Amino acid sequence: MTKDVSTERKILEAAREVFIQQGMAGARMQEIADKADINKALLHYYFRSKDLLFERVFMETLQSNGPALFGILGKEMPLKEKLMQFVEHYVELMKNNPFMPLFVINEISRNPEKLFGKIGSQVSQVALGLGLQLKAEAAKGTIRPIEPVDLISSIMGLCVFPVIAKPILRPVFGLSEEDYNKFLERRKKEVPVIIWNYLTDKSTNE
Amino acid sequence: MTKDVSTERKILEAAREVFIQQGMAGARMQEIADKADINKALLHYYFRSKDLLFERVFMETLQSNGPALFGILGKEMPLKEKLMQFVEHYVELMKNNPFMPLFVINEISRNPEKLFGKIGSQVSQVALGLGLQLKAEAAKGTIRPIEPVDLISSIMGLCVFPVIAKPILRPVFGLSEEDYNKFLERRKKEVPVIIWNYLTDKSTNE
DNA sequence: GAAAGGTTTAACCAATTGGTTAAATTTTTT
DNA sequence: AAAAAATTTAACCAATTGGTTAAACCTTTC
Repeated sequence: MTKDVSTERKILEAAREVFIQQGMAGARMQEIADKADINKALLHYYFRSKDLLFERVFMETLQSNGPALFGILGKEMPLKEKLMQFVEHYVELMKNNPFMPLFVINEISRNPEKLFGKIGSQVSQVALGLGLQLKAEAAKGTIRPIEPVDLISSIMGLCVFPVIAKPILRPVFGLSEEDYNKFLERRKKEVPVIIWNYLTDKSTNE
Repeated sequence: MTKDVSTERKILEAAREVFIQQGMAGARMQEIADKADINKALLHYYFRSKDLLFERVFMETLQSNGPALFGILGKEMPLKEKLMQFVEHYVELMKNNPFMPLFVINEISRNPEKLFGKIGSQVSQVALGLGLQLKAEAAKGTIRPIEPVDLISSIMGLCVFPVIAKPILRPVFGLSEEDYNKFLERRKKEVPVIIWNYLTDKSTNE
């Protein structure tokens, strides 16, 4: 009989937890082994080095979430619809993996080259497509002209900040855990409103 | 004659650079000593331990920027004016210290308790004042009703994300360093527009 | 039941790193 | 010039940590 859960999987899950909470520098191989309920020797038997293990975990993290999320932006769909779906998915994703955004940003900052070869090109493709749609809509006059970077940065900033700054926001604004969750839920509705208002604003059009 | 620059200051500047770029875990005392142009023994002679040195640098970082920045929100001033001044200062601050926001977020995440006693209460005070102003304006009907957390998170998210995600945004959107700087400058005008549109939007008022 | 592969145990190694120490040297103060 | 304080040198220590090794022990496969 094969093991209920493959040891490799067990290791990867454990490593993911530890890496995400401690970062590459702070993570300890021993802690990963403990959390996976095996010993260090076996850990190295499966993944020769910390670097290899990290590489694997990091790429899995990106690949298991990136395509689905940015896929939304690539679909044939009205802008407003895209916007709402993207935000809904994005906020929900981060609610379930609160340490992920900081982890991803940190590790990409630490080693920017690694990114592009793997998933960067796909995302660039999506960005290109989105750019065309934005131009077309602007030409029709349904939205103001805007660069893709500006739009994406705004959306992601509005979604990401409440999650990565949770340890600051909660004490400063005196939010209970429940208050904070309500706040996050609110974002799902509010972010699209903010963005859509901005996109369709006439007052600052040229 | 006293030294041109006090050794303590030299150490703190060096430490600040190293800590901000490598984080507490990644920083090396030797590197700090080298950058300060002294030796490790003297480094420990001035600051007994890495923890003490870090504590000092971290608090200086917060205290030298926080009050001025959040002070703007506490002033007696029309909302729109506050908004514009805050964004202008905030983006400029981050342009000159690009590693700061990630550093602050990371270290507060690592040790949330430390924050509140030192600067948290001041910021809370400001938040309270801002809350009153928002309520008053909403009562007058000049803006939609909104919670302080929602507003602050939105503003900061819009300003911070372009900076912390620079290593992602640049390759993905194929921005040159110059393109990126233009993008950042653009934020100073655009963020207030985004927020003000949102605050004065009638379509989703209740 | 033998062979192969997965897993544990436990000791060990080398490198890194925070921190110490003591003596010598230089600079500043008095 | 003497005393005090700042700084260097260089060796050293102890703890942590990534990684290895070899033998034994299970478990699966054939």
